[in-house]
Amino acid sequence: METMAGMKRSHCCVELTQQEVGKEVVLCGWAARRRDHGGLIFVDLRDRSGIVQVVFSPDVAAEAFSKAEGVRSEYVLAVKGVVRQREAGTVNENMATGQIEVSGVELRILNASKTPPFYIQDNIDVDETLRLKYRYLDLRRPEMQGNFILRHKVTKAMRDFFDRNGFLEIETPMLAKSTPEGARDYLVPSRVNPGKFYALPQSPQTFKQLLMVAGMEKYFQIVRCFRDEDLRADRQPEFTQLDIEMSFIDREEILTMMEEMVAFLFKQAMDVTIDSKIPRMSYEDAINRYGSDKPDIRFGMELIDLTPALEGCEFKVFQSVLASGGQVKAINVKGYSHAPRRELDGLVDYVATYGAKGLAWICYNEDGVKSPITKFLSEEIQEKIAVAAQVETGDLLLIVADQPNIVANSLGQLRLEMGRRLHLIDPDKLAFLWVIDFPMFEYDEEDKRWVAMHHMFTSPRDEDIQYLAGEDLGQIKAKAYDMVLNGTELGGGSIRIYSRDLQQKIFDAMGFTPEEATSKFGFLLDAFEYGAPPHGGIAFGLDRLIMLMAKRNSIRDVIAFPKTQSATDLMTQAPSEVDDRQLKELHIRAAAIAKKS
RNA sequence: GGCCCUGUGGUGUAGCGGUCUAACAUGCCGCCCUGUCACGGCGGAGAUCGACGGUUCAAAUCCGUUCAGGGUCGCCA
Repeated sequence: METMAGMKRSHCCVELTQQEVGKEVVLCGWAARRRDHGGLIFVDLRDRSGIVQVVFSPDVAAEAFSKAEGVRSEYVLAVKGVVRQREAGTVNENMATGQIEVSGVELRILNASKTPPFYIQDNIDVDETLRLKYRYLDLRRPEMQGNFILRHKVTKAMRDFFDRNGFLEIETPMLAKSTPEGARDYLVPSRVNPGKFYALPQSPQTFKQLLMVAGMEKYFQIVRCFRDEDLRADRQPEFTQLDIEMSFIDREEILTMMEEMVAFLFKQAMDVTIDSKIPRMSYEDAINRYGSDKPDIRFGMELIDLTPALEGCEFKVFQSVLASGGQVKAINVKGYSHAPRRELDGLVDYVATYGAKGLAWICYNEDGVKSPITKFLSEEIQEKIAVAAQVETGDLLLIVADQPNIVANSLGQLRLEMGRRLHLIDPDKLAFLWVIDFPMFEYDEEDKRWVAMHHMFTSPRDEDIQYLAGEDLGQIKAKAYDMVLNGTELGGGSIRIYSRDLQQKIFDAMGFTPEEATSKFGFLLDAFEYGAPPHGGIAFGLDRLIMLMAKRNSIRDVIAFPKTQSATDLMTQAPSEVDDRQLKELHIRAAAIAKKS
């Protein structure tokens, strides 16, 4: 092993162009590949910028050449050499630096490497377990480095944008107070306060509102948040939010500013121009037309309500569903009437995962209608259905009859699935959407009570406040909004409550006793009594945004050190057991955390 | 908590009751090679088939349990 003494890196690999031909340069990096021709050795030297070819020849530098014979994959090298134009016929058009190469004069092997467990190159097909265990090698791959370069550019652009618009970046505590609603908290025991616990923040929600009371007026933060819930491809236990809050604004101002911000980010980070005017859709419309509060509007196939067409229908399944407050809705899969029977059966299983008890289909073939249910439907009803669904020959109608939330969810998911199967979704399209006018509350069947759909600091619409004292809280709409991109929720926010009185009414409506409200949020209620300004804000899921921008399927690809589905880190082996002494200091009895029996 | 998928030399796969003393590609090691760029040629080493248990005359192959990873529903915004 050698040092770099007397050598100073002069360029990154990909900085070298024909401009540098003839110059002596010093490059540092890793040996991506070595091609040994016996009397001539090529080394592809890789650094963060990319790859350049270095040639070692005994005629040029005998010592460097013999050292190069010992170079293996992922050895760390420093190379002094001369940039030269490649001769005709040896140019590599597939490389950014393919016009030139570096003739190695001096080679230093700064460090050796074991043979890596997988190739350090793009498009590898390696078990993710291995990638996570050797994350530092996985991150060496150019496409992963590209993801983090993009991520840096995006957060840099965010900071620039908010700085220009008069926002302050302010940090809020990681050791915070446990919150009663929402996701499970990660708890941190307090050593100096026996028996008491901090919670890692699920979001800085209350703190940013307090910053508004504090007169900061415009705040943002790129902040880590924690939720102890089950993981998904787009959910990690710790994730990053772009958190924003502003005073003296209304909904219009926030939506407009966020539209500008998103356009700025895409322009700055990717040089992509997007329409800075984002269409809006009410929650009600989104559910009715797409069966989702985050519709992917890159394609049609909207949900069709068959209820009016079914008036007088004697088919028992539909009858009983409609009689019990249910719905019968359908999607028209254009030109897919010849779907194989096996696939149709598979779709029944598909909607079943979303709670639908069944799926009916009608195939409008050239030689007539094929369906397991038409024999229960009169000619007249069949005709009405066809008209309602604007059916043409060759279409396939998929019908779900169930309670409204199940119809929306299952048919909405089925729509997406059919969109994917029939390649109706343009992967290059960026379809932004604001979903607005969310309900303030939704009914929790399990706990038999109303819970805040967004969160309990969201302001109801002024005209709906009167319903707070009533029975049906479901009719109250909130000043809440979500930004959706290609069917993924990017962010959500609301205009907040800033009066103690109104906040108390919300707590009451949710069944919080005054004591509970005071013990959990007394600090916020108190603050509202000292001149809280009207305010509102929004928070974006940064990881999801970067994932979509980088066209990845998992946020793990844009988080440097992510966790597995069971919330473990395969590299560091976190979480791990700790010494009894540590537990004792934290006033936790070792016996109390005996492994699950 | 439920459902589904995956687990074979370093890596990616094939094999799916006996012919497996486990095949192929790539990587690795050695020798040869002065223009390759997924360099090439020749030779070699390397897995008992995630783990445990069972069925069977016989198991990588069937069954059960378990572990690990992934997807997903619930959960979570």
